Parts: sequence; C-alpha cells; structure tokens
Amino acid sequence: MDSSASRGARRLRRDAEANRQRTLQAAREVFAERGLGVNLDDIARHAGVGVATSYRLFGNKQALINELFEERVDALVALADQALTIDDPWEGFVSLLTMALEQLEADRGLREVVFAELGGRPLVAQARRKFMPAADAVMRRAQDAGLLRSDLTTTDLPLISYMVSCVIQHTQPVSSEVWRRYLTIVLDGLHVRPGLTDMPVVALTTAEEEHVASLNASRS
Amino acid sequence: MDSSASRGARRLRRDAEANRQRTLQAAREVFAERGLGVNLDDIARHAGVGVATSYRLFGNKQALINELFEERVDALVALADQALTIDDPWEGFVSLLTMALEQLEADRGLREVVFAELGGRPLVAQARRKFMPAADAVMRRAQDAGLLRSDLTTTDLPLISYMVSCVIQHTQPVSSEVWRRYLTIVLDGLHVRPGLTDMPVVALTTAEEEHVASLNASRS
DNA sequence: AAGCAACTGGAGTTGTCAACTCCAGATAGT
DNA sequence: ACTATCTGGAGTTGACAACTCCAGTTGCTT
Repeated sequence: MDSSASRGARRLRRDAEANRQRTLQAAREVFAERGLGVNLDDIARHAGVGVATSYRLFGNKQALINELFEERVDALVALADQALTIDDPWEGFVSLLTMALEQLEADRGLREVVFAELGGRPLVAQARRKFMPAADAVMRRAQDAGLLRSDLTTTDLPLISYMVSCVIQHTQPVSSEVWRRYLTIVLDGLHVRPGLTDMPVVALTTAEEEHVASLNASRS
Repeated sequence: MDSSASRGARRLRRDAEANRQRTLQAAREVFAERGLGVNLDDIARHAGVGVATSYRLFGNKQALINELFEERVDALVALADQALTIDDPWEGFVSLLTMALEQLEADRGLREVVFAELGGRPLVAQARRKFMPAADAVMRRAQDAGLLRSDLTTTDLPLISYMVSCVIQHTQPVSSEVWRRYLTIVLDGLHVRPGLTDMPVVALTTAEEEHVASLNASRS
C-alpha cells in the first residue's frame, strides 16, 4: 500500500509527496463536511498548498475523489460481512443498516458517491457488485428466520438506505441524531409481526435499480 | 379571482393577458417535470413567447414561482382537513400521507417548493402554519384511538414525507410507483402493533423543524 | 382608418462560478 | 553548486442563468 505511485509513476520528491498527503487529508475533511460540490481551490487552500499543486498531483477533481473514496466504499462493503457474524439474524440485519447509515452520517461526500449524486460511477458500480450479494445474504438469513418481511427484495435495500440518508442530509445541521427515529420506524416496518401490510407494487429489478443509480449519476 | 390584476395593476391588453396565461401554463408543465431549476428562457420557449415577454409579465422567476405554487400548496393543506372526514382514524392518517405524496409525485417543482430546496420561503412558511395544526389533529386522533404509535410527534410528519419524497425523486424516471413500497414499510412502522421499538432519540422541536426547512431554503 | 401606447421577440449583456493552466521563482537531491 | 522537480496564485476558459435593449408589431381608441 505505497501511498504515492499507484501505477509505476516515478517516485515523487519528498516535498511533493507531503503536499499530496496534505491535499488528500484536506479533501477528506472538506468533502466530508461540504460534499463533493466544493471546488479544488477551497480544498487546496484548506490544505495550505496552491491550486496548481493539487492539480499537478491528481490530474483533476474526479481522480482525487476516486482515490479518496475507494477505501471508504470498501469499508461499507465490509459491513455486510460483519453483519453475518452476528448470531441473531434480525440483529445482523439491523446492524447492517444502522452501521452503514452511521458511516454515511459522518461523510456527506460518501453519501454523494454512494448514491451517485456526483462522480463515482465506475467506483460504485464495482463496489455494488461486491456489496449486493453480501447484503442479500444478510437479508435472506433474516427472512428465513421469519424475522424480516418476506416481500422485501435486494433492490429495496439501497433505496431504504437512500431514503434515510436523505433525512440525515436534511436534518444534519440542526440535529445529528434525529435520523435514528426514522430508521427505527423503518425497521419496525420491516420486522415481521402480525398484520403487516401487503406491498402495493413489486420491487425494482436489479437492472432497474442499477439504472436508478446511474441516472442520478449523470447529472454531474 | 381575476387572473391578471393582483394589486390594482392596470389591466393588461388582450394579447398580453393571453401570453401571461400561456407562460403560466408552460411554467406549470416545465416546473412539474424538471423542477424549479429550469431557466425562464426554456419556459418562454415552451410557451411560445419571447423571454422578455415573460420577464415583463412577471418581473422575475421567483414571482412566477410564487404565483404558480400558491394554489398547489393550498391544495396540500386542504388534504389534512379532508383526512379528518374519514371515519377510521388510522385510515385518515394513511390517507393524509398517501394523498400528500401523490400530489408531490406529480410535481417536482412542488416537491422543491414544499421542502424548500429552492425558492418559496415566505410562501411555505405561511402554508406550514395552516398545515401543521390540521395535520396534528389527524395524528392525535389516530394516536388517541391507539392506532398510531404514541411516540410520534408533529415534527416527524414533514420529515417522513420528505423521506419518501426523496425516493419518489430518485426512482421517478425508472418507475413511477415503487415509492409506494417504502410508504407501506413506513406506515407499517407507524401502525401500533405489539413490539414496536422504543424511539432512540426525541423528535425535533417545532422551532428546530422550521429551522431545517429554512436552512435548506437558503441554498438558492 | 389612423395614430399611438402597449406590447413583442430574440440577440445581447452581465455576473457568477468552477475547472484548469502558465510561468517566474523556490527547493530537494546528488 | 547545479539542475530537474516542484510551487503558488493570478489568470484563462467555458458554461450558464438571470435579466435588458430596442427596432419592429399589434390592440385599442376615436
């Protein structure tokens, strides 16, 4: 995991490498707080380097975003595997949703990458292919145990997360925690108990669900 | 309800009044489909009039938006009163949420006005004052009947609507109906049945909730 | 039917904002 | 001490939406 040379690129001079790390760190902080919409000038200023330096070191904004969020997205994927290690299938499912949303809560840029409001097309498409099967396993296990409503489909999961993440975004500046109320409501609506309502429509197909994400990506 | 002269403004010439109506109608359609972000040039083109004409007739974009959405917002408010006429308190509550979201589904501009992603500050603040007490009555009636979870607060309602409206927006181009699945889930999570989960945090206060809306308004 | 105030359309102006580059000067490494 | 590498911030480019100007047209009055 050599920080600089991703692909056989010539080694950077010490000062350049330091600036690279400072830019990366600044981007982490600024993207997390203000989203991917910020311009590189702001990030460079926050890092204490010139704009040109940031551009020379990363090429463009998208490359910086990709480099920065690769690990963050992978961490999200790992949650699904962790969830499977929890004994109680329902608790596993709850943990998956809760922990994923907690990750998203802390980082506006990550929300935008994951739900493709900007940037990360290829980045996310790939993560998605790793995430969905794992999440699917968590879901099925809870459904087989009769704890998660059986009419739920894999494609519902991203949309449920998105729905709650919207509340996070909306309420963040006023309260960092109210979103948990709505997660609670949703989880209660997913937990099997007598008298659950029949679903009024079928879920999206996998292809449709991918289409949703890519459509919302093409805005940028 | 004389269409032209809002405030003692001199009567418009017949052709001008016709162009006014055409612009209004075009704006209705374009805003509904593409949101408030579209420019007046597009609206004017769609109306078949010149840009200057639209500007002369309305002054600016915001004025056009205000004029256009006043009645739409009022219609939304009226739903709360209608909901009270439904005998079953739970069905009344379900109807309020469902019908409000159906209104929002059909009009992206309305979603943006109501949730203040653009424009309508004063417009909505006023509607809110009429809407909240009415909605509150619908809620309390269902809670008193033991059908709606008792830990729900008036300020939860706008956020729940917002949450589902985000799914509407996100999935609209792929499926105009999937959002009803998530409404179903949420409603099941709100319906009283044994074993509902305790709320992890208190709801926003009324002031906080208003703050949320106004913060999200100040972007434009 | 003629005259004029009211109106029209679209080319053009203004302002904003983000992405990205240029280059004279500074610095790391040998 | 020498040079390839790197730096910073002023400046360029391009896009885009809000809004205006004005030469020409049209509805209304008498």
